[in-house]
Amino acid sequence: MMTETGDQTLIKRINTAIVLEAILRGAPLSRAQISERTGLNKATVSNLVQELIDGSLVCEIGTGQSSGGRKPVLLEFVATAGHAVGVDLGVNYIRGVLTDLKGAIVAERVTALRQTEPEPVLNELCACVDGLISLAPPSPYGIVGIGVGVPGLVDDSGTVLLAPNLKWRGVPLRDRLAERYRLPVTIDNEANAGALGEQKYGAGRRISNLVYVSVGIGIGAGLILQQSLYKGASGFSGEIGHMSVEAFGKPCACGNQGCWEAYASERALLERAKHSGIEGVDDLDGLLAAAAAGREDVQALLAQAGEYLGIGVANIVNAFNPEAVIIGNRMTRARPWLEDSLRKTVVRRTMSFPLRHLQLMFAELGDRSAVMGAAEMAISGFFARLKAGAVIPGRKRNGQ
Amino acid sequence: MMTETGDQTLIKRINTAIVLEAILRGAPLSRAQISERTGLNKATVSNLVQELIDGSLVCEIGTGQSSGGRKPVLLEFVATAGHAVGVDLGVNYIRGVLTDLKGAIVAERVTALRQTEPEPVLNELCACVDGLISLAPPSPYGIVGIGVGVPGLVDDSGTVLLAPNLKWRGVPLRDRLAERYRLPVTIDNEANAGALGEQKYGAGRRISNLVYVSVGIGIGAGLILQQSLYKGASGFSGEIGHMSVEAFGKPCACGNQGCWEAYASERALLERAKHSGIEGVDDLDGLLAAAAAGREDVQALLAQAGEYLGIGVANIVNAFNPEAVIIGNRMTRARPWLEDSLRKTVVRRTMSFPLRHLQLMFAELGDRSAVMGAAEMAISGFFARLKAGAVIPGRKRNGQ
DNA sequence: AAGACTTTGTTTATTGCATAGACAAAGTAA
DNA sequence: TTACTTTGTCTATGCAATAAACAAAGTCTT
Repeated sequence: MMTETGDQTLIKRINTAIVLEAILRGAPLSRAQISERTGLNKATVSNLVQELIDGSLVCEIGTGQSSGGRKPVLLEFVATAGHAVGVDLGVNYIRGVLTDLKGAIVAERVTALRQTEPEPVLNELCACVDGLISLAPPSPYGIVGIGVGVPGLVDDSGTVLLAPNLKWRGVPLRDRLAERYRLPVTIDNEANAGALGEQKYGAGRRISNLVYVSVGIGIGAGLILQQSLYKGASGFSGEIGHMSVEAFGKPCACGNQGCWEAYASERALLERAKHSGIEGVDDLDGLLAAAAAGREDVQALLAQAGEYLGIGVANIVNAFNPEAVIIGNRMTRARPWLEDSLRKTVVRRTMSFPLRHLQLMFAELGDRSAVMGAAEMAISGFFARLKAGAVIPGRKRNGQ
Repeated sequence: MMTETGDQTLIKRINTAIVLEAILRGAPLSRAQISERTGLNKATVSNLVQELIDGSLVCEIGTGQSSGGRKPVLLEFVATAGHAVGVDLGVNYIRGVLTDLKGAIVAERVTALRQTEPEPVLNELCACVDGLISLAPPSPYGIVGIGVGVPGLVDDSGTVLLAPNLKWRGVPLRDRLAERYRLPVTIDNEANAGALGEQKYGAGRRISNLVYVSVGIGIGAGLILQQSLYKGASGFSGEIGHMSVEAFGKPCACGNQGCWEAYASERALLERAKHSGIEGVDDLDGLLAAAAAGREDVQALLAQAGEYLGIGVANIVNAFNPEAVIIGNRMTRARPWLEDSLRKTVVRRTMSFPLRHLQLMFAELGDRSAVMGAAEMAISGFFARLKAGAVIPGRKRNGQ
């Protein structure tokens, strides 16, 4: 079996993580406060803090107010001890960010994609990453990793098994990037990345069970259950766009019939607009402009999309009983015209008990949900490595 | 925050758990073998084993074959160091089991229920539990707990919030039983109990991500994700019977339309039989007898139920990507007539990647899935307490 | 301004646990 | 009988957390 056994180093790693966690969430904190909050002995905290300082992860930022005795020395996490690169690989764009270890954006790059074949896309992607890395200021840990969100199915070796809208099949993205950059690389589905981004930096902060529904050309979902991303047995969970909501409805390329995304996605919306003979609107932007201009037929169409969206959301709520459902990706732009019918449908179709504590929200990070989640994958990987191997003090590396 | 901090007792608890786990799954094992498998030092294993022996949880069962040196002393878990009570509270029956700590059934009791009001049901339930407890042989830890599965929604205080078929609302079942028996009591949904039962003792042994679909009068699901029961934000996950599979289908009492259970449950099946003018079959047993007798109209009806079942199962697979889906509860009796159409539908409607590793199975424990899961809740509670508080050596208590 | 508290953070002695390695016990093979 | 193996215990050591003492740096009262 060889599960990790308990020994002294394990204790130390656990307690170091506890101290670091306390600092991360408690902002400026003194050693005494950490001791009190965590229950660790003052001496223990002092020791561990010293090692974190030696490891450049924590620094003293001066003294605080006295409460009747010696002034406390305040500690702060060194957000710029390293940087992370996050990439959102879209169907017709690449968005990349360089962030510090707290997820603050240091630099951003957006490129339009004109072709979808793997090689040219990879070249663009690397150009984006190169540019971001070159902007990274020197830091003790340098670039700690690269995270990428892609519009398709990814297995746990970081290979893109299938990305229909890019027409990719079996592209070993992680290996390619890892080989080129010699850095830890994490690849995941765009919806999973979006879920992570919103959970860490957006509408879902501190929520332990949430479903992020990415409504774009298709529909996907990222599931955060019990604090962590649930990826299913083989990494393909969340293909919720292909849940039947009309048992014998429209046939879908996936083999199923009446798939949710055939009714509630951007593509479905556009098809319906075409079918209804609504003219002069061949993309989402056109449709939204028309709605904004007061065209009632378009508004009705959007409201209907809201209802279909609500049907699937209700299914999700009944099945998962999450604390929050967050609607993200392109269709959020239609929020003003679909939110009302969406909410009404969800309320009507969801069982009363799971509904009671449900928050139905829209992505707070807008079109940055996925890219922030991608960066977060790199950051959390760094912290996981810290926890696994303890702090390596006195590192000095360049941002390059 | 006050997360559990790392200290010496934590190490010891972790390692004790590792040793116990190794013995539990490795059957007869010597100290040397445990040391090798777990990576713990021989001396450490010796110490911990000695404490487990003092705590009556492990015993030496003689020597094994020599492999060229001193004979090993084989160790075994003492399954009868305590006993657990599991109860499956059905709509018209109560089934109870007394098991040892390995889940082996020591005694069983089944009672028919003629009424559903809380008080009489509670009396029957207690009579059942009393009877089982009186049959427990004396043991070091006595009765370690009581687990109960109920056909309804349960909150985390063990109150039955809503059990439509029993017409219960707000019955504080756990408190009532805990007060009477002064024992740890766990209450959960019947589907959750069934999922646990099958995962631990049935078709889903050792599978870390599985969905147990309880198809009875209604449909519920128990979700085991990443090794543990997922109960949602407020304990109401798995109400998957009320997932819409026909967006604008039959209205349901829950407020939704086209709920899965309105098409694929036992109740739906019987209604359809009635509607189709099929006579002389007013319950499931009658229907199955007719199918067995070769009535083709009834067989077609069952095949149709299999298809509807498959539609929902495909939705589950697309959303959760589990390693296994296990069909349980009453409708499993119709397996011979619905399995074929069920499997075909699932294969056709599920995306190819999640399908690849999917096992679609029927409950192996038959009508004991839930009761075994209930017992398992009590047993795992006992082990959790052991891990939390280490072994208390030299206990002597009576089964009473 | 002096003395009496208070709070912070470090130092010291102690304790508990795992570990490596030595060792005794109990076996096999030749 | 002798040499080698394997099992399980014993011993000395090291590491990490802890309580308690302590030094440092404050505040507050009179």
